[in-house]
Amino acid sequence: MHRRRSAQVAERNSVIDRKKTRPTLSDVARLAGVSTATVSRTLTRPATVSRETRERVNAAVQELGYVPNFGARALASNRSNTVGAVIPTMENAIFARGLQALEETLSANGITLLVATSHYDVDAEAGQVRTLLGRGIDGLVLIGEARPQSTYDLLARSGVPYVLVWNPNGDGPHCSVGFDNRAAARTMTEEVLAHGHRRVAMIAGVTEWNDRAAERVAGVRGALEALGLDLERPYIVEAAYSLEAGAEAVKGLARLNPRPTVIICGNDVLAAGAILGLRELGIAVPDAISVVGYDDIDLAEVATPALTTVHVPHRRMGKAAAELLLGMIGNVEVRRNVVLETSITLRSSLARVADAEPPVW
Amino acid sequence: MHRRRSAQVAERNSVIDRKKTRPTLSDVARLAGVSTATVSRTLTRPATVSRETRERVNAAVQELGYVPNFGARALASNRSNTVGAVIPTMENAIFARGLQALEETLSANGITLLVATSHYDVDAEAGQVRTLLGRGIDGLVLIGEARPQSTYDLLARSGVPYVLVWNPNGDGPHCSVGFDNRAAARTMTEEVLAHGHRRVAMIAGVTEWNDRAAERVAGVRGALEALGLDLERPYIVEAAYSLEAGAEAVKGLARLNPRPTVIICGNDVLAAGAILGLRELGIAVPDAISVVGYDDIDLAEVATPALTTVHVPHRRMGKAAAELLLGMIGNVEVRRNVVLETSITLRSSLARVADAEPPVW
DNA sequence: TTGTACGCGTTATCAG
DNA sequence: CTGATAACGCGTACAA
Repeated sequence: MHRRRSAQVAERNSVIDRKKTRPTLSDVARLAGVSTATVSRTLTRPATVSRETRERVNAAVQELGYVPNFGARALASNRSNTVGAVIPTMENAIFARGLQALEETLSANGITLLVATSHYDVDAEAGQVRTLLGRGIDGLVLIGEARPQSTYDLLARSGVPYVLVWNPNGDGPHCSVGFDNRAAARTMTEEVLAHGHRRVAMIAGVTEWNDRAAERVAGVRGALEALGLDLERPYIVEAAYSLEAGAEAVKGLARLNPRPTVIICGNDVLAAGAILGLRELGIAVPDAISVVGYDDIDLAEVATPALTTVHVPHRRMGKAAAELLLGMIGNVEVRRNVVLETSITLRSSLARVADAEPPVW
Repeated sequence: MHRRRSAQVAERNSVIDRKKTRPTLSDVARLAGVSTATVSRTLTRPATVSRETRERVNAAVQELGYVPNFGARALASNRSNTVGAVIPTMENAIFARGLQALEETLSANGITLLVATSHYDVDAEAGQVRTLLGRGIDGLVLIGEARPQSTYDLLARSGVPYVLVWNPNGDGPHCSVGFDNRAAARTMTEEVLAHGHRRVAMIAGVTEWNDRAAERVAGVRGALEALGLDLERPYIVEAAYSLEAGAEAVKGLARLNPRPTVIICGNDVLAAGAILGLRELGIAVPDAISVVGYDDIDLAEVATPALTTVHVPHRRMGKAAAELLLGMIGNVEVRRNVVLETSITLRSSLARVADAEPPVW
């Protein structure tokens, strides 16, 4: 930037030059006949300025279509009124509701949400975190706990407060809001077992660097083991969270002998995909095979049969995350870990097992 | 900011002080024993620096966990490597796929995407545009064309290039990439008519400030009028894009006399909701009433019966928007309007009308 | 190849 | 209540 100011002003007004330059504080100040300080005050703390001046300034702002330069503002005030969130994906609706609630609560408090995606890749996530930190975010929301220590180091050095959502951090060092993925999976499995099922298969999400997926598997295993049942390959497979992957995975499971009577899915997208796959195979759900999901997103209700699933309090989770973060940013003492309750939503995709095996005792 | 630099350094190293300050260029420079200019060069144009220096600098960057301050960088360079997008909502999947493609193409070119939502509210949209402009975005993506002139004025004054997606701008002054919402709706309706339907109802999206929704209605009307049929209240209703609203709306339509044999929906979410509503009423789809959607999102495939719908090239639209924008930012001459093709995806929610009326001729 | 010095647009202190 | 002015962190002409 070596242009002298005079040169720049000329350029700004030049008809030939295509690049427009946005009006600045001093443009507004000049037009309103006041100092830049006054304009700044008018914009940030209107009460500290006389009514008359305020009106002149606002008129000038209007006329020029002035928009404050965010970077400059953040630079000078050392606050960005921005928080970031890195979510795995926007492609399916898993995170949409929670994000929306997060955004609503934040913007009600005058702060903007920046959303970035990691595609379930921890390196990409670290990159996004870096970018967001560079943008001067005042706080950060991350999904789950599983990620390289280096990412946490980055955060620690930055001093930016963050909260992990979707999984409670228990004794861990981080601030979190979530629910017990494992316990809920266990409860769901117990429900399945209570329906008489004993040959259980699972389509899990990819568990590498995904603690929610891993916990859900652990929960299912826990409930099964309590009855002396196990869950090993090929009765458990991992699949990416997409309809296609679910449909693909279920085809393998349906071919097994003995064939499972129920398929527990790591989330609703997989479950909906499984139903599609079974339909292609001409296998009736839930008559021949039951299917259950996890998360209770829109898809669960629309699928036919509608999915029995774990109801997750998406909106409350997003809201709680926002509140936690707002507290930390404001240096208010806040609860370290918020644990929310889940419940089982029974719909028709789970049936009592038809050919109940003879009781074992 | 009146802290003297010395005071600040003390503060920065103080054990007592909780607020950490991120390392800056000069911290890196000091540690590496070079000037800030050299660090800056190392980061932006590594080739212009000797290998030895470069390595020292990079080591210092690593050690301090330095992340460039985005605002400062944008301020100094007058480029942000950022484009913004304002979409109506993230709650349903309508915009997800396109957004994902947009993001992928942009980030492949080293630029970050900022997403904001407007909740289908033009004032909120204007606010978000303002915010994004303030953030110094290099380009902007907006959905559709319908919005107050004031928003366009804002953009014009800012000189920031933008592209409208989801609707072609035809002769309009704006750059766009989309498809002909009206023509596709018309084609879909002709398909419906070809299936023998004559009593047609529609659940449209809210058309106020939503040209896509309005165009779709126009398309349906056009096809009907060609056969001397009309589409007036109470056979057409508007509903917000949610399952609940769709379910609610269809209940009114099912009560009409004569009852429609087909319900054309403004999008898949509404159509899926309609199916849910009809199910509650015990009305068989498609045997008693057919339902068709628009957009071809995941929901369309999962719904039962699966939705006959207008297939929209979401990903190609996102990619094309990114390319257009990249061109405009780079001052390359680009096509003003990109129009993509749609197609009809036939699935089982559309059936031939059962009680075909006697031909009129 | 490297260092010096200034400006980017804003906030905030301090003096009027 | 208002104005002058020093930071904020970085990029870049220009000099060395």
